[in-house]
Amino acid sequence: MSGLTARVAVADVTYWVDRPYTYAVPDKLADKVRPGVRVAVPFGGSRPREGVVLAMGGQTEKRLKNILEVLDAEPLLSETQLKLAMWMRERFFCTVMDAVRAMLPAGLWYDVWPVYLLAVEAEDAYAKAKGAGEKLVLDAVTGHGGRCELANIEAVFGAKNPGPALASLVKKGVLRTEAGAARRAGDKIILQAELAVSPEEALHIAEKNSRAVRQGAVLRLLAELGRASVADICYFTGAGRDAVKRLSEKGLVTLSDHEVYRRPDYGVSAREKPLPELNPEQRAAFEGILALADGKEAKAALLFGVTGSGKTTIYLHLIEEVLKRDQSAIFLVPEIALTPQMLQTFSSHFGDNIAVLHSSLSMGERYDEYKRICAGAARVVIGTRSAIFAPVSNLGVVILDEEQEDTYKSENNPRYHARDVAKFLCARAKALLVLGSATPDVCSRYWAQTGRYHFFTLPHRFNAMRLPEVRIADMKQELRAGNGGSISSLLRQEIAENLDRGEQSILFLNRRGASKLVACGVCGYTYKCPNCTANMTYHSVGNRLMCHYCGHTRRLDAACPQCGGKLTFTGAGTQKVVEELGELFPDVPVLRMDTDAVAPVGSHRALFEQFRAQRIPILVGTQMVTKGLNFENVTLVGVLNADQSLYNSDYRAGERTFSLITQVIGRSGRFEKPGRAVIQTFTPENQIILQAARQDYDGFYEGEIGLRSVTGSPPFSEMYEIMATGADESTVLRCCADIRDEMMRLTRDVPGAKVLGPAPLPIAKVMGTWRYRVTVCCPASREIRAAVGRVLMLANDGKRYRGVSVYADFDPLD
DNA sequence: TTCGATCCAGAC
DNA sequence: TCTGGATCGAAG
Repeated sequence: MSGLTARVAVADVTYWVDRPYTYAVPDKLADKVRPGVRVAVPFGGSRPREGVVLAMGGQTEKRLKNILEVLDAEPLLSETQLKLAMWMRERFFCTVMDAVRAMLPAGLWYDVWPVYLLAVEAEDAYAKAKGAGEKLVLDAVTGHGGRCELANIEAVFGAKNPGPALASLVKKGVLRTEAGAARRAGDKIILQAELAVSPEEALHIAEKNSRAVRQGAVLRLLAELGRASVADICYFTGAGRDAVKRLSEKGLVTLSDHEVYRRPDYGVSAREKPLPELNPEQRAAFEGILALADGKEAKAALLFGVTGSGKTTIYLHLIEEVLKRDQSAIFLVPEIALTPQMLQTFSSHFGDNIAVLHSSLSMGERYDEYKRICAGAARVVIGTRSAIFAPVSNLGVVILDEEQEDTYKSENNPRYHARDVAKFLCARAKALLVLGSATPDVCSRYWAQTGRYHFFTLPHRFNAMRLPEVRIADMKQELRAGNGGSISSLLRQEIAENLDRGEQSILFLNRRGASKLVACGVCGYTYKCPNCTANMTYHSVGNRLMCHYCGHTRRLDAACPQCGGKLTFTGAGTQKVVEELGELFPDVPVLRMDTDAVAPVGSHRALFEQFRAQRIPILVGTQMVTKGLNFENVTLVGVLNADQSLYNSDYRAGERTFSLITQVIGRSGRFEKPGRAVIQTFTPENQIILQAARQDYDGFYEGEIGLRSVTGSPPFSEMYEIMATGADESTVLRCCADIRDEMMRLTRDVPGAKVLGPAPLPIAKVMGTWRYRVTVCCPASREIRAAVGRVLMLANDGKRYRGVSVYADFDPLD
């Protein structure tokens, strides 16, 4: 043993087992093991696991296990990325490998499995084998030529577990193990042919050798092109691959493997257009922000600009500057599918210098975009949340557009927020962070006010477009006047006006799933999902009820199963609104857009395109109609139930409502024609709704920050949520109660710390799993974070809390 | 999380 | 005595 050791973070471990483990580096791997490479290591049982080398270690007295295999020829993760992974572990309570996986495209993930090799002659092996199981293993291994993967052995065993037999054979020295590993996506390699002689000579040979027609054609093509891929040559000349191969044998062409990148089609030509001019207001903001990028210190800017004020133009100029300095830029958007225009703009300015990363790329495309970034072929990365992990070199700027959007926060395992990661990366690279928004996150605005961020404003709409004229419809009055529908008389009148003028209207339903509830009109019975504590919703397709949480479905009864009474349908989903519109405006086409309608991937864009091209008069939709749409013919926006999201218990409810209403109103009148908007509400006196109607962010912020300061919620504190889930409700509750007590004990001396709970999640049981949480609200401090980590460890007491799993979320969304 | 070791009950 | 299943604890 060389004495060389490596500190390795191992995959598939729980948070409380995750720590650097020291392994011995065998001599033959000594030159390949470096920080940042992935390795296969033995861990626990017989199955090898993927891991990543965090650091090299020195000599040690202890007996260590060997690293089995090195999976990457070159370090895959930079120093910064390793640091980031460890930081994410502390901050987001995930394992180092969870963080690493989040950073890498799935195509680079490895699957690791055990391979068994015969260590002795087959005869000896059989002599030493005892029992049917071990014989069976040897049959499988010898049947595969002395080297056999676990999967093949398992296949022979069927339902039985070959584990004990394998372990015994390994112990007896009959078998030895290795790690097999494969990446999810391979490199795409094409074979390229190039002339090995001069074009003149090639043409001459083609003439002379008139019998080999195909080869002649290949030579002529290559004389013209110099080189081409073999596939293209075959396509254009009709020659077979063997003709090219023959030429190569004759020494007339040389063949070489060439790596190509699978590029997603952005649907744009990559012609580089000049940047749009900055108007004086934009120029002032641009120059101010640019001045922060001095490369000496990481700085952050909040760019506050109403919809249509031209934030994008500033982004373009900033990125241009960064490129001039030979640096890279990361530009994040909340949702790629909703911003095709943005993508086009960037693509037409920066051409091939951009790489796009988002979830609907194929694994191969995503991987190849990743490689283009690694190779420095693309210096501008555009993408959604995970694009923050793009392996750019020499980072100059990170821009988050619409920084208040929830999509920047990951909802599962590494529960990171792209903004937090961006801050970490900018700090390390001394790069500039730009947060742009028309309705900034209240916390961001606060940091701008208190000087942590620099603040820039674009108060005017581009080309002096006027903000839409907004009116409020009081639904209480409508109800009193006998209108129980979802469309007020005011809105109906406005829609009618738009229909007359041939202009389009968008109706927004402030609700996530737009669904129908079934209840008995007599006894009030409602259908509950047997696996979840959720009501089932009605789907007219097949006349069935469905649980939106676990997918459980059942047929709808003809009458109430409890009392036989008549069943009634309630709930104003998009579907119901469409029906109502059909009654109010017969024969007027209506387009519906909600999660059901856009289920097929990419149908988003198709629906929008249909709306634009066919000038469909009315579009009804949920959340997804609020963003990114720019239709010149849309002059009316209706918010059907503005109050909906206000009744959320979450401290962000007001902020979210304001942002949503402001955004949807901004969809109206974005071009020459003036826009109008109608907000329907049961609480027309509500401040947030009034402020949104006036597009009065400052007023909203003043009120909200005052409220937060009184309640001590963020930005005046940090929040953690510790969640316990399990099949047995009382155990989950007991675990949560203990977590609360322990957190209370740990935060006893922290002024302003609050520990709340245990409280059930809004849907307490999903798919048979109960979910309770404890919320911790306290001044920002490292100690509290560590305390949460410690409580997580404590809650993993398998004996006390059987079948309960626990995780923590920093800065939870709801 | 994942696996092997260990213990126990029931079958042969 | 063998075997399957449940349970527990450790992981370099």
